[in-house]
Amino acid sequence: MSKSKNKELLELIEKLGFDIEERLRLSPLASRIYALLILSSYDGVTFEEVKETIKASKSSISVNINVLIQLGYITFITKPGDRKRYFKIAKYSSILSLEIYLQSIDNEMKIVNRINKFNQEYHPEKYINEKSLGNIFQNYLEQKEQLVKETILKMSNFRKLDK
Amino acid sequence: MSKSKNKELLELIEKLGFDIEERLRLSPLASRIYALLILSSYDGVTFEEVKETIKASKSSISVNINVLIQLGYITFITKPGDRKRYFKIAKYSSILSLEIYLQSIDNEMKIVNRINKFNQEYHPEKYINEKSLGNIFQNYLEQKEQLVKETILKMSNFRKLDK
DNA sequence: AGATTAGTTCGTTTAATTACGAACTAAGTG
DNA sequence: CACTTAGTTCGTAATTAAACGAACTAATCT
Repeated sequence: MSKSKNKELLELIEKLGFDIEERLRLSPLASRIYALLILSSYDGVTFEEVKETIKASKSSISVNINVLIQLGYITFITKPGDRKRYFKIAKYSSILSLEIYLQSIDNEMKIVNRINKFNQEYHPEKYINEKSLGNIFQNYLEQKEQLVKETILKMSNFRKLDK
Repeated sequence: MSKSKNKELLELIEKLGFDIEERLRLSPLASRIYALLILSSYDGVTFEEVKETIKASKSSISVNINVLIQLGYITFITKPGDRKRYFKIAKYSSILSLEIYLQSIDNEMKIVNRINKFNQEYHPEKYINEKSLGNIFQNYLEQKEQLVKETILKMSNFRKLDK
C-alpha cells in the first residue's frame, strides 16, 4: 500500500469512524472497523489486515467484528482452501442504516404528538402560541419521513437489478 | 399539580429526555431538564421546581441548567422583587436544533465526497459498481439539506411575526 | 448585623464503556 | 500427532462521563 494512500486512509477512518460512532451509536472500535471496510475493496479485508490498520488487540477486533456482523452492517466471504475470512460491508448496509433512521423518525413523531396533546391540555396558552411552529415542525418530520422511505425504495430497486 | 398530570409529565420527561439525549448529545440530566421545560408553561419553572420534579442534587441541576443556557436551548426570566429565576425554553431553541442538524448534514456530505474520491482512486471497480447507489444517497442528502434549510426559514419567518 | 434564600464551585464517588491480555478451541499442515 | 494458524472467550484494567455533597458566595430580609 502506497504511503499516501495509507495516510489518507487512516485520516478518513478517523473522520468517518467518528461520524459512524455518532450516527449509528457503535463503539469507537466498531466504528473504525466499519469505516475501514467502507474504504476497502470488494475483495474484503482479513482479520489480520484489520488488526494492522486499526492497531487494536486481537480480542477487541474479534468482539467488534462480530458485533458488526450481528447487526448486519458487515459480512465476510471465504475462499476455497483458505481458512481466513474476508470481511466487507454487507450488501444492504446503507439500506439498513436508513431503516434504522426511519424508525427513529417515527418515534420522534409519536413523541411530538404526545407533547402537543400534553401542552394543549395543561398549557393551552403556550400551545396556541406555538401551534404554527409546531405545524411547521410536524410538516418537516412528515416530509423527512417521506424522503427516507423513497430513498430506501430507490436503493432496494437498484439492488434488485444488481445481481 | 394533579396526580395524573404529574404521572404523565414524568413519563414524558423520560421518553422525551432520552430522545433529546440521543439527538442533541446532552447529558441525561440536561436532557431531562430540557424536556421538563418543553413540557412547561411560558411562565417558567423555578430552580426548586426543577429539582423537585427531576429529583437530582442541587449541584447537578445547577451545572446542567447552565450548560443548557450556554448552548442556547433555554433562558430564564426574573420577576421584580423576586430573586428566583424562572427557566423556560429559549425562543429560538427549535431553530437552533435544526441549525445544528444542518451542520451535521453538511459535514456528512463532505465526508461522503471524500469517500467517493478515495474509492474512485483506489477501488475503481467498487466505485463503478456503487456509483448509482452513491448517487441515490448523495441525492438524498441534498434533498434533506434543502428540507432543513426551508424549515429553518419558515420558522424564522414565523418568529418575526410573533412579537 | 445576623439569618435566610438562591444558586455556584470543587473535589470525590459511582457507574458504565471500552479495550486488553492470556488462555483456549477448532481446523488445517507437515 | 505435534504445530501452526485463525479467531474466541473471559476476567481484568483503564478511561470517561455523570452525578453527588459539602463548603462557599452573593443578594435579600428582618
